[in-house]
Order: sequence, then structure tokens, then C-alpha cells
Amino acid sequence: MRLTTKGRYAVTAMLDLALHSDQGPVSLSDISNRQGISLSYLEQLFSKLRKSVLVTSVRGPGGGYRLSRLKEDIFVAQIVDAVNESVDATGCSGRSDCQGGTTCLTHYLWCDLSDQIHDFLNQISLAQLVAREDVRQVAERQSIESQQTCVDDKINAAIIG
Amino acid sequence: MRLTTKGRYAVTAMLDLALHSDQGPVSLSDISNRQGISLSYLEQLFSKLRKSVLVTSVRGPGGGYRLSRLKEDIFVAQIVDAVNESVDATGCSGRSDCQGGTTCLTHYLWCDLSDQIHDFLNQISLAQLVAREDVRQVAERQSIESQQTCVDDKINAAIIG
DNA sequence: ATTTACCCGACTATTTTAGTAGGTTATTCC
DNA sequence: GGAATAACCTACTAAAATAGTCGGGTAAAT
Ligand code: FES
Ligand code: FES
Repeated sequence: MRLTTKGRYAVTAMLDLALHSDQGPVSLSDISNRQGISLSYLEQLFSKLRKSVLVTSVRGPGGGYRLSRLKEDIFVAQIVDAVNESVDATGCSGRSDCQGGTTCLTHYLWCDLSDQIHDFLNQISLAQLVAREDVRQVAERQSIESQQTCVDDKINAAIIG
Repeated sequence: MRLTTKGRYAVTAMLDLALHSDQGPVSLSDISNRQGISLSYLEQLFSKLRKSVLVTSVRGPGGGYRLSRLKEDIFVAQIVDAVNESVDATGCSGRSDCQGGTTCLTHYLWCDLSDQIHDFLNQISLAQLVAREDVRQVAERQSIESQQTCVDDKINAAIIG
């Protein structure tokens, strides 16, 4: 089982998308600014999210990404699965063969754990996350900060130009 | 969060120890033979398990390792914690600072997940695992195989000698 | 004294992660 | 039409973690 920044970034980016989904397509550079994730890295992640049909893209100016279905119908487990290979805790990917072709002593334990994690993450939708008070607070702070950054950029542009 | 062969090996080895705990100290080479884990690697893992006081060692011929307390009082989470740094799903180790010193959007989600995993693994004792039918079956098969290996070794020794 | 088996530190190949670089294609606004 | 925008794509890379190996110790039993 692996849950690293790859999966965490993907969920964070999707949540950002859900938070701003009412304002039309969201560009990756917006997400990059708000969430502090490298733009190139986001592109890689969204390539996978698009292949798993969790998002749809709109090209050209004013374009970006959109959730491909309702916030209520996208679950955290699906996002992690899309970028990580899976939330699988076994060493055999369910094949029961990690000890030279045969089942190891702890195979069933890791199967149970995998189910546990999957059930948990599969019952949390983006809509639920958006509704959480703690999430809203962080989102509001980021909104203020990114506006500030936007103003800073304009000042810098004015100085340079 | 990371759960790789390191943690899985540790739990497997401890379970092997629990299964043979009535026969006096169990040597690492026995565990290595039965579970197909490299001896040198087992030594590294048991060094950590010993520092976490999950096992006690007996040196010299006939020596090996013993569980430092009852099977009922050793839980999977403790074993994984001893060799892995922890079953922590956050990127900030609970410090709430993974986005340049501030809390990221998904911090609370990963905290919840960590709790979920920890609660699950912390309620499973070695005694419970030993009692499971699926575990007993694998253990029995390994017991037969390792006896066969033992006979093979004697035959090889006889041929060489 | 010798064997057994734990103990310890350093070293290494492989894999994964996290990120960079540099370009191409589609769309919109002027 | 042309410039700007932003998705799309491939390949490369530095750093870290994993999964070991190797070589020598030290304590205890026969
Ligand atoms: S984890 Fe499935 S056989 Fe070992
Ligand atoms: S995971 Fe804790 S702040 Fe991001």
C-alpha cells in the first residue's frame, strides 16, 4: 500500500476543483497557485484523472478542467485509485502468491486491511468534503492569499512593464 | 503512509514467533526458512522489534527470540510502528504544515484515515491471528515444507560429506 | 574450544517519488 | 489571420526509500 504526495495532491486538486466548480472551468495554474503544487506535476496527475473520466477538459483561453460528474458522485477512493495504482495493502495484489507462489501467513490480514481502507475512502465524496467546516476555513484562507498573490503579480508586472 | 514488505515481514515474523512460542526460543534461521525472508534482513527488523520491547533475545546455541509478553497483548499496529516509522497517512506527520507552514485542504481527511487504520490494526492481537483458521492452514503447510527442507538438507549434507 | 546464534554498522542495486524541461495542439479574442 | 492561452504529451532527472548484502563482532552452551 502506498499513499504518498501523489495521491494526496490528486485529492487536494480535485477538492479545489469541487470548491470552484460553480465558476466554470478551473485552470491548472489556478490550482497550482492556490494549493502550492507544481504545474507540470499537476498536468501529469490530471492526465490520469482524465483517463479515469473523473474530469473533462476545456482547451483554449478561459479553459481548464471540470468535474465530469456531480460532487456527490466522486469518491476519494476513486481519485487515489486513478493516480496511485490502488489502495492495496497486500504484497501480492490479491494473487495470494507472495511467498514463492504460495499464500503467506499474513495475506488475509492485509486483505482485511485493504477492504477497511477502501470502504472508508469510498464512502467520502467530494460533496461531503466541501461541506466540512474545517475544509471551508482552509479554502477561505487560500482564496484570500491567492487574491493577494494576484495583486502582487499585477504590481510586479507594472514595475517590470 | 507506507506499508511495504518491511512492515509485512515484521508482522509475518512475529506471527511465526507466536505460532511456535510454546517450543522455547525461535531462531531467526527457522523463521527465515519457514517464511522465506532473508536472514540478514530479519536481523535488522528484530533489532528494531527488540528496541521496542516486543521481543527478548536468548543468545547462544538453542537460543533465539521470544515474545516479550503474552500473544494477547501484542497488536499488529505496535509491530508496524516498531519497524516502519508509523501508519500515518498525513504528509505533515500531524503538524498541520504541509503547505508551506500552513494546513493543506485535505489535512483532516488524512488524519481521519490514519485514525481509522490505526484503530483497525490496534485491535488485532497476535493471539487473534493465531486462532484464525486461514492462518492455521498456511502455518501447517509451512511446517510440512520446512520439515521436508530439513530432510533435504540432511541428504545434501550426507552426499557432500 | 568450538559451535551456535544474536548483534552491529556500513555498503549497494533497484525502484519510486517528485519534479523539470521542452515541445505540440486546440481554442478564443483582437 | 495572429497572438495569447491553456490543455496535452514525451522524455529526462535528482533525491529518497526499499530491500537487501557483507563482514565482522559478542554472549552462551556443549
Ligand atoms: S500478501 Fe498475499 S500472499 Fe502474501
Ligand atoms: S497533510 Fe497535514 S497539512 Fe497537509
